[in-house]
Amino acid sequence: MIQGKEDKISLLLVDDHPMVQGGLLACFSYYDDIEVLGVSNDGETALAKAIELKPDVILMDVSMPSMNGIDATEIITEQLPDTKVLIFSMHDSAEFVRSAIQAGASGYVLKDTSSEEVYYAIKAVAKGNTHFSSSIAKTLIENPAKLENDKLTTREQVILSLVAQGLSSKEIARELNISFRTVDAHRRNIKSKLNIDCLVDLVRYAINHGLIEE
Amino acid sequence: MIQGKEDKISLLLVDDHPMVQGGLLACFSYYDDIEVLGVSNDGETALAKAIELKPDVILMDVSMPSMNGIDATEIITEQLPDTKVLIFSMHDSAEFVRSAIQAGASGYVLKDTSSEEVYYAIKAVAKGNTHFSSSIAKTLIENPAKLENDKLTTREQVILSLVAQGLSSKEIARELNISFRTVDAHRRNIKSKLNIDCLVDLVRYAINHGLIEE
DNA sequence: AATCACCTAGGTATAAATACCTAGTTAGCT
DNA sequence: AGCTAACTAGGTATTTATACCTAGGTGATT
Repeated sequence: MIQGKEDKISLLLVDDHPMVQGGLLACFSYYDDIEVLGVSNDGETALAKAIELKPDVILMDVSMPSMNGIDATEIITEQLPDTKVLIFSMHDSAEFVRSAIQAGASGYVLKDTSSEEVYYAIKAVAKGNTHFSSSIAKTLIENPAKLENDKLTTREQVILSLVAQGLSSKEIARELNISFRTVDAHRRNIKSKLNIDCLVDLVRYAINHGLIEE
Repeated sequence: MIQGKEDKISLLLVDDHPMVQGGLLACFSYYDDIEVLGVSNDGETALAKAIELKPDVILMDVSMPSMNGIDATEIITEQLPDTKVLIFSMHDSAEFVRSAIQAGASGYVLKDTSSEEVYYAIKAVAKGNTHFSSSIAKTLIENPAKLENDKLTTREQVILSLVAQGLSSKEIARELNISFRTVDAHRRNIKSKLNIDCLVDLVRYAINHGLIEE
């Protein structure tokens, strides 16, 4: 199937850095089969613009004020099933990418990607395919997904978040109105699930997975 | 003093993201008093190009492969005293900015800065002035510099790094062939200097200050 | 020679984390 | 009704971290 000029791909750009916006705009001005409908600086306005403009593809940054790209992706793909989201991020951890896929993203390209590959990725997701940077694909293969049983429950995430904020088990117990024994049990389960055996690695896990503000 | 077109500001761009490069190039193509001499993708090549091209100003990203922007800035400002370095980063912590200033940077603008302000900042540092994003200036004021006595010694940085990698005091003692009492004493001194009173905050400090790989 | 910062090391005591147990309650699902 | 996951809570023992104390050795500086 050859795509003619008459069926351009409509695109919404979401990134909070003016220079990245500028680079993307400059890039896509070279391709006559891509039409940039708009640009957003954060997740909130991206959401509004997506619903208003109904673009074929959204190129979505992740780290942004107001609402991050993953959360925005989740809402957008739910409300606009025909709009494909391509994540454009500097984060390259396997679980980060998996949470993006979980949120409904059709692809994931890193910020150090060339303009040609970004263009190619947009074409791919517009056609209903997926596209991942080669290093991302490699990371996904090298870091197999966790078993369902090893995912943290909501309560465990709360506990881990508080732990990583520097609260002791007693303080957490007071905060949540439960026994410090319970907090202790949660900590044990969390470490067991994540295969982590010291507090320090727990903190690093929490930071790397966005459970707390750095 | 009015600057005519005949004394253009020569510029070297250093950033590892093609889209940022593109945005900067597109931006500066609008200003006829700025001439971009070249673009580098990392600190190492930036160093070589700086020496080769001797630009008036270098717009320098920080997070890059091969050599980070702060280290590159330190070497460049030492070897090329007439070349001004303007840091262009997404990191906005006071100590990060201070280490950039310490390395010889003439200014610091954040990645969410508009193209107009980046242009203005380049003009400022080219004239020998400094320029800092307003939020950076605010951060610097709100977070006064640490006293000389509160800076970590080399040994303390080593200890902190090992602590933040998850080693216990005993393990660190074994690693460094010293008594765990000594490690303990260092830990106490570190926490005292940094005004930190729990392990978790120590780990967060280490991560936020680049003492360990995330 | 004296001072000072730094690294070193030990004693003693308490608080916190961790390991290894058990077990009740509740909500949801089959 | 029975099963399961998740949250809850306790006992006991050990290890680790932390607080507060002292103090010797060394190298640089004055």
